[in-house]
Amino acid sequence: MAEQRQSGRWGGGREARSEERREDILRAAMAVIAERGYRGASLSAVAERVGLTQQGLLHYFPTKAALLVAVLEARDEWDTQRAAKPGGEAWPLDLYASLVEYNATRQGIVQTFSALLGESVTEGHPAQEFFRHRYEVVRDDAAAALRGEFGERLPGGLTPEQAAPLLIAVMDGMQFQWLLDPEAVDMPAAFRALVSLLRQGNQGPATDR
Amino acid sequence: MAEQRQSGRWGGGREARSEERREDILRAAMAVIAERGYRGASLSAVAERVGLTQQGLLHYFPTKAALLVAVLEARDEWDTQRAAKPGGEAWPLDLYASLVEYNATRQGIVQTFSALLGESVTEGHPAQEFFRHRYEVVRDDAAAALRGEFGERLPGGLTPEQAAPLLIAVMDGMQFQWLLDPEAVDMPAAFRALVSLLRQGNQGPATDR
DNA sequence: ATTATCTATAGATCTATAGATAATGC
DNA sequence: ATTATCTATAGATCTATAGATAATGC
Repeated sequence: MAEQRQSGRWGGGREARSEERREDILRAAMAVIAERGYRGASLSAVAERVGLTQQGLLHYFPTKAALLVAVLEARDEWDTQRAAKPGGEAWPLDLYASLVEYNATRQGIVQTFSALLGESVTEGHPAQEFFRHRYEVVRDDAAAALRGEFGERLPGGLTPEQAAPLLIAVMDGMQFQWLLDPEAVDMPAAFRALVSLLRQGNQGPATDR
Repeated sequence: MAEQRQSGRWGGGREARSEERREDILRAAMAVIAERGYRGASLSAVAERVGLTQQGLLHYFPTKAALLVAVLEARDEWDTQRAAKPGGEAWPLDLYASLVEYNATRQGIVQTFSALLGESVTEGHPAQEFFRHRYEVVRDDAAAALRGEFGERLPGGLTPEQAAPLLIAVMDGMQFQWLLDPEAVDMPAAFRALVSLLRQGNQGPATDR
């Protein structure tokens, strides 16, 4: 019985292959959620996409909710990776604009998380706590970014804490408009318009005041 | 056989009662959709809420999709009623602020339509065309409102058409933040902050130019 | 006759559990 | 031994159709 270790070639052997499988499944899950939402996503549909039976998939994620949690955790890591600059300082405002531009090239991912966000407001949805916490963090980050650029008051007189939820709301709200009608909506341009609105009357970085 | 017309007392008789039933069903459907989204809403759950069997409900709306369409049409009427001022002119910007204030007292309805909006970005969702069209209309209305207040340029230099999608995005985006964490988010205040941002440097109504 | 409801039920799914079988790696 | 998969299947649902029965209003 062929004792050749054809898997020895690449590092981890069993665990590494398993890890790869897991990631394939997560990618497939995101795609299916983008198409049908979480409630509409069947385990079979995800399994089929990676060439497994539904029961085979449950070997990797024991329940449907566990699969969703893993999807959300993956996003968390991805977010953290992007959002935490080496030094740990806040993002400058312009980086938000480039994030929006980046998102405009990844319709699938935006769709996955917009669908989940929508579902998450329904009762007892397993992603609810994730989004609640995420918004808390993301509003804080945005406030820090605005404070970095403008100090304690924006040109229009708002505090960073007042403007931060608006910044996030525009990002999310524009995603829905864009997903529903990509031809009619220029998402990056709309976000740049918001930035110019926030900066109006003062282009430079904030002084200390 | 009691020939008494106990229903003769109020106008329409059979049709009127039927119409009432329909409206009860629509209200129940909105409540169930708020709780579980459209895909998660079962006809039985809606029927139970109005004291009918699932099959009894199908007498009024022949399919689940037909029920959703009726819910959306009801919203359309409601919107139209509110949005169209007697003369047919555009809303002033302040009326948007009061709409947001009103929405903040109607968590259930906001939740119904936020859940539907989220689902609508998934493939082949029966509410997709409704929302696509609605945003088109609503952006146009907002642009008209901004033009009415500011003329061809807002204080920050944006055109009404550039600012309109932002206004709508803030309304929708804030709804999600608010639904997920009503304690942490003051939705009407956030919207007023946007209004002040749009008006910064010019308080009065636009002159002609 | 028409309208409002109900019971019965077909036909699809869906998630999750049980338990078998094969392959892998110590 | 552990890991990866599979087949079989229980137990819930869900939507929609068929067809019966009762009540209503001309």
